[in-house]
Amino acid sequence: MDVFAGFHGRVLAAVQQLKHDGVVPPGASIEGITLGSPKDASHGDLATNAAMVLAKQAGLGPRALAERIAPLLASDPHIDKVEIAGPGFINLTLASAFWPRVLRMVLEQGAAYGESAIGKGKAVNVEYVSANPTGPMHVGHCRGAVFGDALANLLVFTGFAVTREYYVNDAGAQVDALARSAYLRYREALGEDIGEIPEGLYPGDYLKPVGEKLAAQHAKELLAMPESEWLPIARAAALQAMLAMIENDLDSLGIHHDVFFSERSLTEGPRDEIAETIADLKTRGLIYQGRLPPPRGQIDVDWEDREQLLFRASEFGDDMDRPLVKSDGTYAYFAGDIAYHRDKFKRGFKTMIDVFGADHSGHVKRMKAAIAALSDGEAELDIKICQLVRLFRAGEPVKMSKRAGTFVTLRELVDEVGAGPVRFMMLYRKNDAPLDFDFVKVTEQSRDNPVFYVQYAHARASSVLRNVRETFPDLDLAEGALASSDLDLLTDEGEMALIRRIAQFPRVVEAASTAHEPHRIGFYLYDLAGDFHTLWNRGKDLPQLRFIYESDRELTRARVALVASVKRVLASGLGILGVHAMHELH
RNA sequence: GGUCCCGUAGCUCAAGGGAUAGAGCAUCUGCCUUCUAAGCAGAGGGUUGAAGGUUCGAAUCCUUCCGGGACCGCCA
Repeated sequence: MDVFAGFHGRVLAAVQQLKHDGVVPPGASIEGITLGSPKDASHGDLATNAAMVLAKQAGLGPRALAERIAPLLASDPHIDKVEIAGPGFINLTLASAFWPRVLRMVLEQGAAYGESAIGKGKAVNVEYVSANPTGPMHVGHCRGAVFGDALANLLVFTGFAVTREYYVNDAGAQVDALARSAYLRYREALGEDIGEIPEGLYPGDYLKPVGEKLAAQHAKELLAMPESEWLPIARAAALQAMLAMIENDLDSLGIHHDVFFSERSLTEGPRDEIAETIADLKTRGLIYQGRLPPPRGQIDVDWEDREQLLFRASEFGDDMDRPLVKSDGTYAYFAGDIAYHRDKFKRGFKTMIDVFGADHSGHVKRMKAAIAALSDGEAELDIKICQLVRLFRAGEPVKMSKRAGTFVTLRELVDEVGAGPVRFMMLYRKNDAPLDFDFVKVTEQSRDNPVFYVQYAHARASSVLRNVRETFPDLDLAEGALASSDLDLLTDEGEMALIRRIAQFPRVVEAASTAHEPHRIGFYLYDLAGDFHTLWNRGKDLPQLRFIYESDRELTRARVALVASVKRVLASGLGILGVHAMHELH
C-alpha cells in the first residue's frame, strides 16, 4: 500500500469540486494529472501538476487555477502547507505527524510492505532463458535469465499471477546434431576410437556421460540400427541430459521455471498445433503463396527465389511477410514460435512477456504481428531485449572464443563471484543497454561496487539490531513491537531523509513493475543504502545521532525502529532482485 | 541497403512528459582512527550527438541527419 495513495484521491476530489463549482468544465479530462515526489526537497513532499493539465480546459492560467485548487487541499489535516510554485505546480508539505505513519506501516506490514495489487491477479506469462538445449549455459544466457526471473518476482510482488516459462527448442537440425554427437560419444564409450569430433557437431566433454549412459542402457544395440532408429533414442537421452544440466545451472542462480514447453510437442503431441495455427491464420486471410524480395545490400549466393507459404506480418507492422515453411517442406522456426504463443493465448494469457537476447531483436516485430493477428488484438506481448554482457577482469576485457574453448560458462561465473553479485550486477543496468561485468569489481568492498554497498547497509542494520541488545537487553526488537515506538522522536534531517526514501519504495516498485524494468529496484536500493550510510557516518562526529543512544531508551527505541524499517525495505528489494540479504559481511 | 537498440559531466551510468538534468569513479580542498565493518565531508565539472517539430513544459514523444552496436528468407 502506497502511503501517498490517499493524497492522489484528494487532488482528484478537489478537481471534482471545481467541476461542481463550474470553474472547470464538467467534461474536462483528468488524464495526465499526477501526484509525485519532487526531486528538490525545497518543493515540499508532494507536488501535483493538476493546475497545468487543466488550465487550458478551464480557460484560466495555470497559476490562477492553482489558486483555486490550493485551498481545497489545505483543509486536509495531514497537509501542513500548500504552495504554488514555478509554472503552476502545487506543492504540498505534509504535517510532521504524517511521517511516523510510514515507519509504522513498514513495521506492521513487514514483508508485505511495498506489495501492490495493481496486477489484480491477472495472468502473465514470462518466457525467459529458452537457451538451446545443446550445451551448458554461458554468460550470454545469464543476463536474460536473471532479468526474466527478477521481472517475474516483481510482477508477483505487484499482484500478477505469473507463470515462468522456458521454451525448449528441441526440434530442428541443431538437436539432430546434438544427437549425432551423443551417438559418437556412445561409440567412444564402447571402446571405439572416434578421433576428432567432426565440424558441425558438438565437441564438448559434457556429452561423454550421455554416451556412457547410452552404452550402459543399450550395450551394442544401437550400432546395428540405421540412423533413423538410433537418432530418436540418442536425441531423447541427450536432450534429457542437457535439460538437467541447464536446470542445474539455473538452480545455481536460484532460477526455477514453472513450465518447460517443448517445441517438439507442437507437432508430436495429439494434434499438429503448427498446422492448426497456419489453418487459423488462413481463415483470417493472412496466409498466401508468394515470393519475397531478396535481402538488399548483402550478397547472398545461396538466394533462391521461390514460391513459399507466407504470413502477412506486414499487415501488423512488420517490415515484410514471413515464410512459415522451409524449402525442404518442414516448418520454419517462426511457425513453431507462432504456434507456441497461440498455445499460451489459449491457456488464458492475455499478457505475455518474452525475454530475448540481443541477437533476437529482429524477431520483435514479427512476433508482435503474430500475436496481434491470432488474438484479434486481445493479447499483448512485450518483448524485452537484453543487450550484450561484456566481461572484464580488473578493467581488462576477458577474451572469449567458442572455438578456442575459452568461453565462460554461467557456472564458472557463479562459482567465482557468487550468485548474489551476479544477479545484482546483471540487474544494475537497463535491459536495453550493454552491460560491463567485472569479475574483480563485483567483489570489491567499496562504494563503487553497488552489490557490496547495498549488502553492507543491510549487514550494518542487522548489526545495530544485534548490538542494541547489549545496551538495552529488554527492548523487544520484533517489528510489531517496534511499531509502537514513539516515532515522533525522529526529527533529524538525516532521519527524515531516510523515512522519505522508505516511503518511496511502493511507488518505485509499481513504476518498475509497470515499465517491466527491474533495474529500478537496484538503483533505489543503492540510494536507500546511501542515505543509511550517510546517517551512520554522521554519528561518528555527533554521538547524539547514533542509533544506540545509551542515555535515552525511548529515542534509541525509535531509532532502532527506523533501522529495522531500513533493513526490511533493503531485504524486500533484494528479494525482488532474487539476491539473498546478508546479515554479516565477511 | 533495411530493421531495432544506444548516444547524458573526463569515465561508468541514473532520471514515470515536469521545476535549477542527478549518483559513483576520477580531479581539487579540508577532516579522520571507528555505535565490529567500505574512511568522512565539501567543491568544481553539462548547449542531454545535431537540427527542426508537437506541448503550458522535452534527455524523454515525432521527423531528418551524424556516430556506435545487434540483427537481416530456407539456423534455432
